[in-house]
Amino acid sequence: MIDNETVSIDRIIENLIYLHPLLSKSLTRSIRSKTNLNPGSLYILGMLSKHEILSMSEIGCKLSMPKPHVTGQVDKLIAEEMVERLFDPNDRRIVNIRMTDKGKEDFIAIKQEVSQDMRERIEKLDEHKLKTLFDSTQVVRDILSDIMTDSKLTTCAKFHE
Amino acid sequence: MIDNETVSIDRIIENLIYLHPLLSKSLTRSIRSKTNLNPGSLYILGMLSKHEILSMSEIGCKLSMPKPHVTGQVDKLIAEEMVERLFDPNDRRIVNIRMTDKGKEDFIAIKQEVSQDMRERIEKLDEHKLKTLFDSTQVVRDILSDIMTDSKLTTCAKFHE
DNA sequence: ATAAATAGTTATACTTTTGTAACCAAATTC
DNA sequence: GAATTTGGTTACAAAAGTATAACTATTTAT
Repeated sequence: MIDNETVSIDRIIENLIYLHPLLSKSLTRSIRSKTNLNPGSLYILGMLSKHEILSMSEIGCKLSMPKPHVTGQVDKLIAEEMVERLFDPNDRRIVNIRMTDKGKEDFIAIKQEVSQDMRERIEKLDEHKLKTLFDSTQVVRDILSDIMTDSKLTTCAKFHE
Repeated sequence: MIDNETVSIDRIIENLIYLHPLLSKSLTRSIRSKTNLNPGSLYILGMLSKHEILSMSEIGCKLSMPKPHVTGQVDKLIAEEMVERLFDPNDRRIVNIRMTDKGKEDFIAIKQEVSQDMRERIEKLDEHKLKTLFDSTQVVRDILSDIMTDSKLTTCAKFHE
């Protein structure tokens, strides 16, 4: 009772399961050795550099990160003056987070640092593979970003577009 | 002094940094809630299902996992009778790991379980996006798998093909 | 034959992340 | 206007991953 579609999905899942530790290890290791940030706070920066402004809940939702953890990671980023809290005048419970100018600069430098090792490997690819890799990461990112926002948490439902 | 190639690499890195937590959270959460395995041991299974037989060092190398951690994770998999130790007659120091038949069956079931949530989301994609996602994950997997095996660890050098 | 290197295990301490529960303040509902 | 819900924080326990060093057994090198 397995049709082509199901098989395809299985392969996608398998690819993602295989892919994950590859990214995980190469990224998180250099995050720790080369920055004073946790991996978690770097992911928050990544989200903020795409979405500009996010509330605490939205961050937790988009990264499937428990709320208390978001608080802790954002605290660290604030201590580094990389993000700032913006209080929402319409709903004073909501804490919006935005990167500071310093944060944006730092993030560029950090990405450079963190990815140094990966960069050296990618640089060795020929033009065609490089293009293919670029296109493919873009597709995977866009599609997963679209479907993976966690809707299982009821508190996340409202953030779905 | 930034040429097109460099820009492209930056975007690739950015995509991967963005991608990582998306995978991480959706996979690791359900691994824990739906299986009695750690994420780490599942990654080992993923590697073994591709490479058939790997020594302890090769596993640590391919997953950039510290050796003591590999030992612990493999111990758990052995306790579950999902993998077995094979002692190398040519070099009795080497411990080779291979999935058992039970392990292969279980792994299929576990992948099914673990990815249930992701699967439901992917299923909603139209035929074209599904195909694109499949192709792209395949490309990213193949290329990263190729370049990401950790060559920084001297002990890993010999496992490079 | 002895010394050095390698593969793996054990032990331990530490960091990061996850999960819960209790809590406050603000908003909403009735 | 009292009760409930929501957004966020605090505090704490537990799980998972990482780092390091010490150790055994085996192989390689000299």
